[in-house]
This record gives sequence, C-alpha cells and structure tokens, in this order.
Amino acid sequence: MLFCLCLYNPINYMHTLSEENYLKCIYRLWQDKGLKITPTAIAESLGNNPASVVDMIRKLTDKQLINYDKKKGVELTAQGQKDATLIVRRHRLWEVFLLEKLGYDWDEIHDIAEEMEHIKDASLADRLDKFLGFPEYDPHGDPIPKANGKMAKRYSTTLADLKTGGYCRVAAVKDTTSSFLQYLQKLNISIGTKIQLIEKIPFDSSLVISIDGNERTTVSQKFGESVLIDM
Amino acid sequence: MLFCLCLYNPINYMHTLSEENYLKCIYRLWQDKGLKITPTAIAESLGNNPASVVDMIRKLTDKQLINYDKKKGVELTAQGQKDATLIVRRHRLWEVFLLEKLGYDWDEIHDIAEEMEHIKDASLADRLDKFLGFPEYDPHGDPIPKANGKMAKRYSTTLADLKTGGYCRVAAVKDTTSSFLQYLQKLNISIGTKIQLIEKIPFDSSLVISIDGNERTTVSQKFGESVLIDM
DNA sequence: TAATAAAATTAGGCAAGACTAATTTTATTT
DNA sequence: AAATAAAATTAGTCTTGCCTAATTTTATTA
Repeated sequence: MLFCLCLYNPINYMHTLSEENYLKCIYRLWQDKGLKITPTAIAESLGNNPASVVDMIRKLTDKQLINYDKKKGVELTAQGQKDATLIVRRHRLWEVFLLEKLGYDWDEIHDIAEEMEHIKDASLADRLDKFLGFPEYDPHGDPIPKANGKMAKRYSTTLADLKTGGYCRVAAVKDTTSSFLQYLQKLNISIGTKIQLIEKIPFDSSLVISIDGNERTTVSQKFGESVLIDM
Repeated sequence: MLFCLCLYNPINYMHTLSEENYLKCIYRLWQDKGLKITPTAIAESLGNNPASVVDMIRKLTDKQLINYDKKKGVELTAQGQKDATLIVRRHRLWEVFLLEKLGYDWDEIHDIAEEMEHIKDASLADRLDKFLGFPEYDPHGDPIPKANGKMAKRYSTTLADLKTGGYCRVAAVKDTTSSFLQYLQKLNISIGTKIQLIEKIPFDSSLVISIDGNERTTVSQKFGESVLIDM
C-alpha cells in the first residue's frame, strides 16, 4: 500500500527555502536566455560555490523537479516548472501589494517579496491575486503568472536594440537592484515613459536618449540593456 | 575601533527563525502566567527536547536577549522583550490582514501568520498597521502591541472563573488551534458573543451555559478555561 | 535524612546546506 | 594532437539546530 503511494505520488510538494531559491534561479535563467544552464551559471547567479550547486542538483533531481544532463545542462521537469512558476507568481503578487497597498517605493519591494514568496499556503496566492484585482504585470513590468500557470506577454526587446531615431515606451526592467531603480527614478523614468533614441555612440555603445521629449541624456550600454521596451 | 563597536553595539538585531520562535515562546510563557520559565516548560511548549532548549538558552544569553538563572528561570532582557514584542505585533497584524483583507476563516489564520511574522523589514509592521487602520485587537481577541511596544488590555478571566448565574461577553480565546476554533464556530460563539453560566457540574467542572440567550449547552472545563471573557 | 523521581546538563551524533581544496572531465588553444 | 584552461565533481569540513543517551543536579517523598 505504501509502495503504491510512492508510485503514484512521487512528488514532494513541500520544498525548503533553499530548494525554492534554486528552482526560482533555474526558472529565471531559463526565461532570460535560451542558453544551457550549467552549474557554474547557477552558482554565479546565486552567489554560491559550484560545489554547493552540484549537491543541490542531485537533490532536486531526486525530487524530480529538474533533469540534469552534461550535454543539455539543467532543465526543469513539468513539476519543477509548475512549482517555480508558483514561486514567481507569489513574488510578483507580493510586489504589487507592497507598492500599491503599503506604499513602498519601487526600489524597496524586491527584497521584501524575496522573503514573502516563500509563505506556504494553498490558497494564499489566489486570494491575494483577487484582493489586488488580478493584476497582469508587477511594478517592474514582469508578467504575473495566473493561477493556471499562463501569463501575459514578456517583453524582450531592450532600449539597446532600438534603432537610431526610433521611439519606444518603457515596458519593464531587467534589473531589480535598488541602485538601478533609484537611477531610473533620478532620470524620471518609470513604466510607460516615452523614450527616443537620438544617437548610439560607436566607441562604447553609449546611448543618447530623450526622455519624454526632454533634453538629451547619455546612458551606458549596460543601462540600455536593462530597460525592456514596447515599440 | 572594532573593540569600540563591540562595546557600544552589543546587540545583534538579526535573529534566525529558530531564535525568533524561542523568543516568542518565552514571551508567551511569561505573559500567560507568572510562573518560573524552565527549560522543560520551553521544551514542552515548542515540542522540542530539553537538551536543545539548553543549547538555545546559551545562544540567546550570549546575544543578551535573555538571562538565565537556575533559581529564577529564564527572563527576557529589555532588548529581548522589545524583539519578542515586535514578533508578536507582526503576528497579530498579519492575522487581521488575512481575515479582513483576504477573507480567511478564523481557524486558518494562525498558522499562516506564524510564517509571516518572520518577514524582516524595518517599516513593514508600521505600514501594515496603518493600512489596517491601527487595530487594537487581533481576530482572537489578543491585543496588538503598538509601535511603541504598548498595548491594550489583555483579558485574563476565563469562562470557568464566572460564577453561576453570571453573564459575560467573549473577549478573546486562549487557544488558537483549528480544532478549538472550529468547535467555537459550531457553537456559534465568536468575539462579543454573550454567554450566561447556568450551572457548574461539581463532578468534572463541566459548564452548562446559554449562548446568546439560547437553549443550554454543556461544555468541558478545558473549554471554559480556553475562553477569555469580559464581565 | 535517605531514597527516589524529576529536571537540567553534558557528550556525542545527525542532516541540511554552505564552504575549501583536490581531482577529474571537458573545452579551447597552440 | 598535445598543452593548457575552464568547468564539474568529489572528499572532507563547518555551522545551525535538532536529536538520544548518559550523567549530574535539584526536588520530592517515604
């Protein structure tokens, strides 16, 4: 009887804090680029040692949340995708709550949501979603996965991809560090801000832009690659 | 210079999950009764082994959050009281949020708040407090500590203390297990419900009561001792 | 007061999840 | 293809926070 249970319910739905953070990290790497997800990439992303990552890869493989193949790298299983999506859903919903309901600033919410996303209750995300009015995007412009796992369009074109003279609107940000978000605030850029690319400096790919039709400002290539746009 | 830092800033404001749970437990034992707080009492309350408690007593003593004396038992230092009060404040505020904003039932909120109380952000409790309209009591009738540490009256008289024929109103509950709260709901008892004690059975101290003027019901002594009243 | 019971403590161990150092495997150059 | 560099892996260690078992201390009772 116990054997049957093991056969048909092989998934352990409770994950540790650490497991959840690895899952989320793998999910993010998978979404960000189509690249192979290596232990080194995960280690860099989490600020951990590759040796620790190898340990966790074994653990998550045993729990059937990922598959690991030296050639293909790490891949989320269907269950792993589901679980990671739920964590991301909770994270983004809490960000909306913190900004809209508690009045936090743009640059403060990420770190707090980083803790709140791990609160485990079967109906919490759905209740919060309803309470917030089923938002489609979080304050950084990232789409919030729905209860069924589906989500709105993810923006992938960056300001650095815009061609000279072109116009765009800021759709999302690729970086959630407070240093970047505070810089954006200083430049008066938020989600929806209209930007024109005036010139691209060949030497270092710096961008000369006009924010909301105002005077020109120069920003770095790194900056341009961190701003996702809608054309 | 480092030495100076140690001298004047001896308190470590970041506590682990486990440390916070011990602090909260000690705080509760201290509030519940004026009894000596022994390692065994803490162990029972947390469901841990006394040997583990002794380890943590050493750790919390080193962090200057408690004092331990074999004669007097465990006592919270001023800092320990402050930190424990903040955890309790967060717990009770989240309970209000979960019930009022997310529509959870009375018996579901305690366990979730048990996780949420550990979210660390300097202004979170104060923002949540404001968002909720500065509630005085949580859904179980426990007073919510204010930002300054002060709090409204705690009820201490129980239904079992009421004298025969006397009337009271339910002010709070001493037990937050879902089995107890579901039983209360079944009996149609909530905070504010008017109860009359009709008779006390000498044999086992069972109580014959009338809820909201309705027909008589008999409840156990254990039940009576878990209901806090306002006379 | 001596005997017994209960509580507190010490000693040693275990699992999780991180680390370093050493080694093996894979990729990249020359 | 051989040499070198980089990545992956293994082995062993550390800390936290728990455990059990054994021992010591304190309380209780005959």
